[in-house]
Amino acid sequence: MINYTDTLRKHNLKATPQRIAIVDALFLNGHVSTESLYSIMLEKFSSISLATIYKNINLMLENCLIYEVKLPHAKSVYELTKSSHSHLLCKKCGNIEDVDINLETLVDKISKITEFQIDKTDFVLSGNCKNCHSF
Amino acid sequence: MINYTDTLRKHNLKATPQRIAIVDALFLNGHVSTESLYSIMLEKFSSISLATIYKNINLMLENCLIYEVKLPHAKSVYELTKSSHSHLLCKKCGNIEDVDINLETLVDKISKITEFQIDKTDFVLSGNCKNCHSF
DNA sequence: TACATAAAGAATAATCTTTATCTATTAAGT
DNA sequence: ACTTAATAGATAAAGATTATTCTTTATGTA
Ligand SMILES: [Mn+2]
Ligand SMILES: [Mn+2]
Ligand SMILES: [Zn+2]
Ligand SMILES: [Zn+2]
Repeated sequence: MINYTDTLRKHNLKATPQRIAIVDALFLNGHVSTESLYSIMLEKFSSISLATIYKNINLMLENCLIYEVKLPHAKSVYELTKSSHSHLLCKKCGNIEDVDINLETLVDKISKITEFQIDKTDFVLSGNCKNCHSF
Repeated sequence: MINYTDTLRKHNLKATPQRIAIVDALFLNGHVSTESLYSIMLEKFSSISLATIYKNINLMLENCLIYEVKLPHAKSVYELTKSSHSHLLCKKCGNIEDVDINLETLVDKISKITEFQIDKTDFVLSGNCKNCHSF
């Protein structure tokens, strides 16, 4: 297991075993919901409190260590902060994939038309993944 | 006030006064949260139950009369279903605007690259609106 | 390495938020 | 007008999130 002590400290968070495990769970699982994270954490810390999960998710969000992805017709999932990217959601199996699309020129165009100063995008494309539509 | 009886019936919903008022509130206000809709409704129906709001929002969602817009760092808002469009969110004043961008070619490209069959997009662009960055 | 201290974890209560239940009322078809 | 299934309102229940309290611990300093 990678040592996430530095990562946590860089984001002004004390490196507790629980937090290190949370970061590791996100690293290994990609996009994780609160309940799902709680289950994962219970395996390592049989007496961890759900409040600890919520508290840390919020702290990590505030300190930009993790990012919340809001999905249509589903609960939010959380991931380690990476460079801005979009998401593919399979409506059948629930699979979530990252996709890197360069939205710069598109955003510039919208910015000019609307006179909005845009600095962030949340883009979720829903449908059926390869496995779910290939039969 | 427009008569929304037909609109409701077309979506398999009985045209009750409360529902007509909900549709009207969405038509007049654009993007509305649950609590906000509740306040608006209380003015016309001083004894309306919050459960009625939730029940109807869910029914209208199921019957595709309204659409849920999930926003980063904010509660969901609901709007009358229109043709697919994207949203601009001002981080400063909370203003939400519709924007029609043709995402077809972009979606086609992503579909080919990822082998996902995409039939829906949720695109929210955040930043500062004209009023909030022009000074 | 030991100490001091602010921060964090666990347990649990409290506070939202949303849904379920029950009864009286009503929309809508006949 | 009559019938009936659906809905509204009141309220309880369930679910999700946050606050509180007390104990433990990470981390900087001597
Ligand atoms: Mn992602
Ligand atoms: Mn809209
Ligand atoms: Zn799938
Ligand atoms: Zn603004």
